[in-house]
Order: sequence, then C-alpha cells, then structure tokens
Amino acid sequence: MQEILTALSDPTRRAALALVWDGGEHCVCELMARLGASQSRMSRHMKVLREADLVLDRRDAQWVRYRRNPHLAPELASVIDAVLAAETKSERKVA
Amino acid sequence: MQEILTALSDPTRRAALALVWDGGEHCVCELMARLGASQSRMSRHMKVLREADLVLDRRDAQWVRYRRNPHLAPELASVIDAVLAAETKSERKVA
DNA sequence: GGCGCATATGCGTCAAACCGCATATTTATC
DNA sequence: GATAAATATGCGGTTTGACGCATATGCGCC
Repeated sequence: MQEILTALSDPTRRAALALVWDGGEHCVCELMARLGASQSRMSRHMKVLREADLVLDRRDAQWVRYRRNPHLAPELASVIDAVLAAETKSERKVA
Repeated sequence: MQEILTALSDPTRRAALALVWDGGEHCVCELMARLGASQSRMSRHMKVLREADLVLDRRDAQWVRYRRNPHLAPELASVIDAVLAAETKSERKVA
C-alpha cells in the first residue's frame, strides 16, 4: 500500500499508468514520446511502477513492453481505478 | 489530485484519515494519543489533510475538532474509500 | 491579568525523491 | 565483430518532505 501510494504520487507515473491501464503493451520509447519525458526519467518511473507490482514488463527484441499487472489484488486495482477515474474527470473540467 | 495523493502517501496521515472517516469529530489530542504521534507532528499532518480539502476543522473551546469533509467531490471520496478499504484488508491479513 | 491546556508554527536538520548526464547492457543488422 | 537502437543504471546536484524542539497563539478558569 505504501509503495503503491508513493508510486501514484508522481504525475508522470500516473499518466504512464493511465496509458498502460488500457490492457495493451507499451514500450518505453512510446511512453517517452507521448509524455514528453526523457529516456532515463521514463525508465526510472517505470521501474517504480514495476516494483510496486502495478505493471509487468517483457523483453521483446530491443524493446521492453510494459503492461498492466492482471494479477493485482482487486482491492488494490480499485484504488488505481478510482485514482485514474478521478483524474480523467478533473482533466475534463479543464478541457 | 496531486495534493490528495501527496496527503495519502504518509502512513500516519492515512491512519488519521481512517479515524476521522467515521463521520465524527476528533480533536488533535485524541488523534495524537491513538496514533502515538507527537503534538507538532500530528498538528502538521492534520494541516496537510485540511489543505487537501479532505477534512474540515472547527474551533471548540481549547480544542480543534477535525472531521471528514462531506462536500468532497464524489470521485475523490471514492479514492479515499478505496485506499482505506485496501488498507483495512491488508491489516486483516497480518492479524 | 495570570495560569494552564490545546494547538499551531518558525527553524534547523536529516533523509528521500527526482532529475540530467554519462555510461553500460541487450539485441538486431550488416 | 562493428554499429546502431532501446533500455537500464551509477553518480552528483537540487528539491521536497518529515521531524523535534522551542515558542507563539487561542481559550477557559481563577
């Protein structure tokens, strides 16, 4: 829980999590580009998400594909869902 | 959202929030005692919760009574509920 | 007005987090 | 085997956050 909330407390990580939460696979280079983050920064952020067990990674040729962890305990997945939903809502208000 | 997640990323604040989330009023001295926190520490933590709009406070003689903010946007209240529920569950596993 | 209890806050310190830069590692291609 | 692309990581610097201690403030009571 502590690790998860620490992971969620960075905006870039939340944005990355939102992208990955669609169930698909995303390489670091894609996330970098879409979030405007440098390579080392993006790599480190994904490491934090991985160590919090929120995402899984897989080597695929020169890429590393990150995806949502489907085995996450349901009560923890609910936390992520609630956070991403709340953030989506507040973005809509701005737009 | 950022402010809320920062507030949630401290274990003492989560514990205080859990106590206050019952809908009742709680003075700082009570929270201090129940959480084993020093006075200045508890006061500052409550300030963070207040500035994140998660709790409201009210002066009552020499006490300050903190309570859950009932006007919190529902999608944000869902975040708090999910976090507290997840934490309750993990505590039960330990016990 | 003085005293005591509850709470807030200024200040200095210490630890943790984030970042950029440079470099290492892995894999594909030629 | 050399080169290039994608990713990870060691290092140093800067920022942010938590804490304790001391002190200030608010309030009731005498």
